[in-house]
Amino acid sequence: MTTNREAKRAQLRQRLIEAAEIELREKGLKGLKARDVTARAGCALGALYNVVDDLDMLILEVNLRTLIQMGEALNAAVSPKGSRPSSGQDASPDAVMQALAATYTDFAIENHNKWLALFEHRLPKGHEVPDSYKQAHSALIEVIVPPLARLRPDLSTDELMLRARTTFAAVHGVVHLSLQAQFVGVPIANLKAEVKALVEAMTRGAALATP
Amino acid sequence: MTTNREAKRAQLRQRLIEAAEIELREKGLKGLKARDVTARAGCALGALYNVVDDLDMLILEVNLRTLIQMGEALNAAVSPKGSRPSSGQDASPDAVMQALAATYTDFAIENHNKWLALFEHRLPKGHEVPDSYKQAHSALIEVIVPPLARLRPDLSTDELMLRARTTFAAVHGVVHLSLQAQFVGVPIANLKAEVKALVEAMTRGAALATP
DNA sequence: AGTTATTTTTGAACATCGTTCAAAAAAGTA
DNA sequence: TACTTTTTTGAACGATGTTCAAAAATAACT
Repeated sequence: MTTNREAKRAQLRQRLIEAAEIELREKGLKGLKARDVTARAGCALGALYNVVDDLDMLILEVNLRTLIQMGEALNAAVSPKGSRPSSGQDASPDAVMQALAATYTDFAIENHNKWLALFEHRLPKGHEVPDSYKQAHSALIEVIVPPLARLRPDLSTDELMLRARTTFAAVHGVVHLSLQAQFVGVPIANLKAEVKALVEAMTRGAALATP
Repeated sequence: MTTNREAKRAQLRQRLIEAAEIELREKGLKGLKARDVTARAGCALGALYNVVDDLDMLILEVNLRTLIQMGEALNAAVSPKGSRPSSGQDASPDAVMQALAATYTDFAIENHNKWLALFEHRLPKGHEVPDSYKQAHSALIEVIVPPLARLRPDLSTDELMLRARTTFAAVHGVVHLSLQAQFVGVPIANLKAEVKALVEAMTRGAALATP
């Protein structure tokens, strides 16, 4: 049966990705070793290279998962299933932005190592970032566009996309430097309050640009 | 002569730091190899470990240099030697913040690899970040306090320091994601304009908090 | 100046990585 | 069952950070 072959192959692939995800979560990007991953997945060292080009590509696969999980968290914050009218897309732009920023902050705190790997991992030159990766990241950015559009009805779609990236990156920077304890960022105890203040200032400043 | 000994030792130390700085600038953090550094410094491989605990500590030394250089650039932007009244500390808070942010952006662009290493490098656990490091970074933050204090006279010194870190980190995040091309950040062509818009929004929003 | 003691420098050797690939094991085919 | 093809394996390789006994250099002493 030829389908059994590729099924087992896909199964091993999934096992390796999951093993890598656990190793990453527990030991961080620098602690992720090929031998540990294959041992956890219950296969030989070389098997990794039958399923994936590179260890870097396996990491990329894990990162893609993380991106998707983060996207789900952000979307859930904005399109709540139950009743949470304070953060739905029809709430005030500031409330939506606050909900998004708070969710991003929580995600980063709760998935520290996996979240860090998104930004620590660099592809060896020659390799290109796959489209699925860029796409998953764009999805994150797009949830910021609606509230931003209400604050800045004067901006074009392209300008809004650009500004959304900037807004995302600003919040990201505060969280990033804070969680990277070696650098003097915002103390974690103050992180959520400072992110809130930042978003408040940004939305107020944005609203002022178009009275 | 016993002073000759430690003088030569210090000389070798400087040579190694400078070699590491060049290697870092040319090849990035991941391309920095102990053998290349010692070859460039003209000493044996093992000599590195007579002068420094670790390769990580050598990198930390280079990073400290980079932090100091960045501090000098930021201070020069705010306390211009010649005549540039538009950005001195007595200029409008927004103008000062804009000058600082633009300087930071330029520094990051012009010293890409060295600047990236500041945030990519992680100490192996057990090692603590030296005080000189934290001090150099605090110095960067402190130049933001004066303009911020004029925007927010209601905040205490501690609150201002905290908000300064947040402001710095927000600008940093936009630059960081933008220069990290693998992620969909702001395109470099738009970077300076977006940083400007961000600072504008933040200062306007901050000013609004205390009319 | 010559001899010995101390300190410094050296680079071969080691441990740990990611990666490869010939051989073994497994699966498919007749 | 015997043969072919595919897959899996793990020993081996090259690269890298780190160590340390030996060599070289320097200091101290007579």
